[in-house]
Amino acid sequence: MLNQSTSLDLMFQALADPTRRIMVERLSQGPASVSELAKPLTMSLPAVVQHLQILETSGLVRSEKIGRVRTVTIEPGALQRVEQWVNDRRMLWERRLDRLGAYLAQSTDEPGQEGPA
Amino acid sequence: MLNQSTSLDLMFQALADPTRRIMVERLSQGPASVSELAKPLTMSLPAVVQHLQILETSGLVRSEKIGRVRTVTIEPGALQRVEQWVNDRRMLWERRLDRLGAYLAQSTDEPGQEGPA
DNA sequence: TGATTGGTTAAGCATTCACTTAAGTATCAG
DNA sequence: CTGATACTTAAGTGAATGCTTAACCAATCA
Repeated sequence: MLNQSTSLDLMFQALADPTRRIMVERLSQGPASVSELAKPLTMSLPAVVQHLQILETSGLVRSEKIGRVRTVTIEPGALQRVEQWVNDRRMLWERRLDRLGAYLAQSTDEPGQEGPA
Repeated sequence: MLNQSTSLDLMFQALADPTRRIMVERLSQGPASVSELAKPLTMSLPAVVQHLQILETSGLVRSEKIGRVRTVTIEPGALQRVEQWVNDRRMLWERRLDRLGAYLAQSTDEPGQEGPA
């Protein structure tokens, strides 16, 4: 699929990398500077900044530079949209299972009915 | 980061692709065969099967071949783990905001206190 | 039996990704 | 002003990703 790149797309893509999830985990405990985020990681600073840019363009994170320090903050609304997408699919599936269960229970009582959608 | 590849990693990676999310959306409404999944997509069958393999090795999906038809089913537990990860981070952040709010409300009443963690 | 349907295997290719190093540019501290 | 700190920019590289086509296999059907 040739780059439809919805915002949801960018968010899932951002979260697909373990380094970036580590950053999100750190940021969920409060804002941090670029070098604070880099500290636990075993890669060069530019690499860290590249990851940060991906997180930022996905909307998962926001950042502001004051003096020479860039402070990064999580964007809870974005996380919520990801969560919502996953939840919606799971709920759909479970609703279907419920319907199916109801049908099976009912069809043993009253056989000869049509199956559910 | 040189391929730590946790299962969560594989799941996020699987969901990062729009084609695969379309498949998950379809599957959340009930099981489907490979060619049913392929129908709305504008790519070759092998490409579809490759996406399917990625979904399956991530654990998001299960499949079984009967006769010549492979039927694919969603794995709700896997979806739930993804959902949980996102939810945990968001909750952490919101708990932090609450603490901060409480501190600010209190510090205007009783100034001169220490800040929260 | 021979064609069709449904899927699989293999190989190749262009693009994107996750890094790297090297060389900057501001800001702040002494 | 001088040096250190905190990034930033640019360019390059090897590996992974998302496709493709071609050929194949194995159930089902006329």
